[in-house]
Order: sequence, then C-alpha cells, then structure tokens
Amino acid sequence: MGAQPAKSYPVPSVRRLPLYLRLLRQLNAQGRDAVSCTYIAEDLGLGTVQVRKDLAMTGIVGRPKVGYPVPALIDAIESFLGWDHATVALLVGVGGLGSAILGYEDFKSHGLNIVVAFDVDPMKIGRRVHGKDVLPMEALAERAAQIRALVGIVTVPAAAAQEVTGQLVRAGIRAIWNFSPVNLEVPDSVVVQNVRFVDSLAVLSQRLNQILTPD
Amino acid sequence: MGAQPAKSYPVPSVRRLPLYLRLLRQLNAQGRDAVSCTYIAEDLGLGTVQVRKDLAMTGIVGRPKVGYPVPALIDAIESFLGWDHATVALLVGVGGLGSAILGYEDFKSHGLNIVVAFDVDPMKIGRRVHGKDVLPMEALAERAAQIRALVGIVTVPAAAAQEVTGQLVRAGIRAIWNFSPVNLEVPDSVVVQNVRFVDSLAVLSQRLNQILTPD
DNA sequence: TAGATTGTTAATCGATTAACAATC
DNA sequence: TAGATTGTTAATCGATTAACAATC
Repeated sequence: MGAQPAKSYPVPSVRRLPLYLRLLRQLNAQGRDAVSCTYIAEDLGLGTVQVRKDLAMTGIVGRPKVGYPVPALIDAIESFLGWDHATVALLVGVGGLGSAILGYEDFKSHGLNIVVAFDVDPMKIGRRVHGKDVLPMEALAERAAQIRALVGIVTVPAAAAQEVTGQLVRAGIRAIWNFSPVNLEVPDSVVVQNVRFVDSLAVLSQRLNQILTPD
Repeated sequence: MGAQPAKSYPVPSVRRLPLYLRLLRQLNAQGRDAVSCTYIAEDLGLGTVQVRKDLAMTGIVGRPKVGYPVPALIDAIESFLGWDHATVALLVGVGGLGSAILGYEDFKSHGLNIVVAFDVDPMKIGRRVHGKDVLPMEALAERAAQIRALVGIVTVPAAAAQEVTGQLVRAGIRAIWNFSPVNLEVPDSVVVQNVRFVDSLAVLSQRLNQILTPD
C-alpha cells in the first residue's frame, strides 16, 4: 500500500512518439501492414535501438523477422498518449497565436478538441474564430464545467498569464498548455507544459553563430 | 591545424538562457545592479549550481559575496546568442501561424528581425501583414540576397516544406526555423531548428493521462 | 575577520548506444 | 535451417547535482 511510484517515462522518448505516429499513419494510408525498426530509424534519422526502446514503452510487441504491425502500433501509440479519445480543451487569449491555434486542424488527430475560446477584448467577444465562439472571461468557470474541459491553452500576454492560470485551475482544468513566457505556478494536481518560441530561437541563434564564426 | 573541434555547448543550457534573460531584464528595469545565483535559482525554480554553470557558459564572471553585475550579465547572454545584433530573417507561408509570427513583437528583442514574407496564394501576395510585405515565391532568391537574409522561417503546410527549404538553401539562407512537422533535409552548412507543437502536446497528454489514471 | 557567494572537481543520475541472446 | 529482426542487459555518454576549495 501507499502512493505508487507512478512509473515515469523518459520525456525525450515521449516527445518522439508523434514523429513515429506521423510516419506510421503515412505507411498505413499506403496499405503497409508491417514495418521494421530499421526502416523507421532510417527514415527518421534515428538509431534502431532507440526506436525499439521508444516503441516498447507503448506496450507494442514486434515479431522477429517481420517487424511491427502498423495498425496495432498506431493504436498502441495513440492509446499510450490518450489520443484514442478526444480530450476537451479551451483556449484563453484570441490574439494572433491563439487564433492560429484555433484554426490548426491537426490537433484533432492528436487527441485535442478545442471547443471554445475566451478573451477580455470586447471587440473579440461574441465573434466566432475558425468556427469557435469567443466568450468573455466571466463565462469561463461555468462553461468549463459544462463542457468538462480538461486542458486550458494559454495564449495571453505575459502580464495576464498567471492570473488566467488561476482562473483555469479554479475552473477545474487539469492541464495547461502554456504559450506565454511566464513560469506558471499551479497546484500539484495540475500539469503545465510550456511552449516557448524564444527558447528554440536561442538554440537556433547559437548554432547559427557557431557556423558563421569559424573562430 | 585541421578542422577545429568547434566547442559545443549543452543544448539544455542554451535553451535556459532566454529564461535568465527575461528575469535579468526585469531586474535591470527595476534598477538592480547585482544579482546572486541563489536569487535567480529561487525565482526560476532551478538549482544554484545549474544556474552558475549555465551563466559561466556565456563567459560572465561573478564576484563572491556580491553576485553578478546585471547589465554585464545581460550583455554576456545576448552576445553569446548573437542577440546583440539583429539577424535578418524572412518568413515563408503566411497562414495563421505565419501571420502570428509576423506580428510577434518580442522577436526583435531576441535578435531576430523578420523583414519580409512570401506565399504562393495570389490572395495574399501584394498585401502587408503586420507591416511586412507578402511577396510571391518567385521573388525569394533575389530579395533574400538583397536583404542578406540569414534565417528562413518555414510556416507552410507539411507537403510544401521540403520544397520551400530547397529554395531557401539555394537563396543562401544559413538557418531554418521550421514550424512544419517534416524532418527537413539540408546540407551541413545550414542549421535547422524545429518547433513542433504536437511533440509538446504528446508530453502534455501523457502527463495528463498519468494524473487522471492513478492506476 | 567571518561568512556569503562564486567556481570547479568529483559523484550521480538518466538517456543513448553497443553487444548479444532470443525467436520467428 | 539460416538469417533477419526483436528484446534486453551492459557500457557509454552527457547533463545534473553534490562536495568543497577559492575569494571578496
């Protein structure tokens, strides 16, 4: 008895799963029913052992000489990530990035169903963006409960991010996908995943610097 | 003689630099002229040794008992990343995400100057988006040379990403910031940095799954 | 001086890769 | 059967963390 160790998987491996999934869906569409690690590794520029380890994480079992069954592997990855069912999400902050995310059709095939958006701007409230209603912040708590939203997407300016996060947490949201540069404070019962463009830009800049100054 | 080993820095450390920079700029605006690792680590939720190692990478030297001089540390980070001068960038693919990036003012304070955009859509060509001209793809090579663009931002649909990348490489671009899900092929002389939303979503989904199913 | 803080060397931890046994 | 491929255990590599010496 007591709290389970809550088996944790390597983040780098989890991050690679969508890469596999994309390739596998292509292969599936082409009617291929089996694929080997060698093939996947070759195509994605990874090591064969790494691919095997990553895939093993999802519970899939391959067959020597044959490889992995494509449809079963797709199912295994989707089920491991919870992408076999749609998770209800809402978005706060209908600026440029928020609007782009509302219009990004791909999330649907990745387990995320963005149902409604919220903003403080009276010019935006009442409109529909990519088919989704933009409601006032005051409606957040009630609507979130109504639709049983589990994920909150934060695309507000930095100054508003923590305040919005508090509202999301109080509204019963369990995961926050944060596109603002702020380090959000949340209770342990809520998960935060950050997407910070400038972090990625730093790596780009540093590597560009390096190839430009052969010093 | 011979090719230098080209000293490489840990990617995780480089990715953390914008986090430090953001805090330091805040402190600087408040007029603080020195800051300790303890303070930084506390504020960002990191370890003090990690902060020291990361900052040491930029060449900054601190003073025991005092800490680091804030303005000098900002300069050190900016110069390490090449953010002390604007790097000229162009963007290809003026869809939702592309437009959002064109309007994202923050990149200017992170060394990136997005000068012009390109698209294939006749409805978009000739327009201005967030003050930037949208030109036809045919104009890419000439304009890229004219403005001496070093960075190409790829925000086109997956199907077009590799083709566009080829055009960018031929136009003399040295770094590609790729927002498409495709693994781009480029020569060794060109750097690619990927931003893939669904990779981040995978981590979010898996962690959400984990807190929802206490199993 | 005493003590806070930096800088560095050594130990730990976790992910990747290599070696090899198992199996269809 | 032979050989390709999976699955796993051990070795390596790199990043983080701990211990401690240096210094203002």
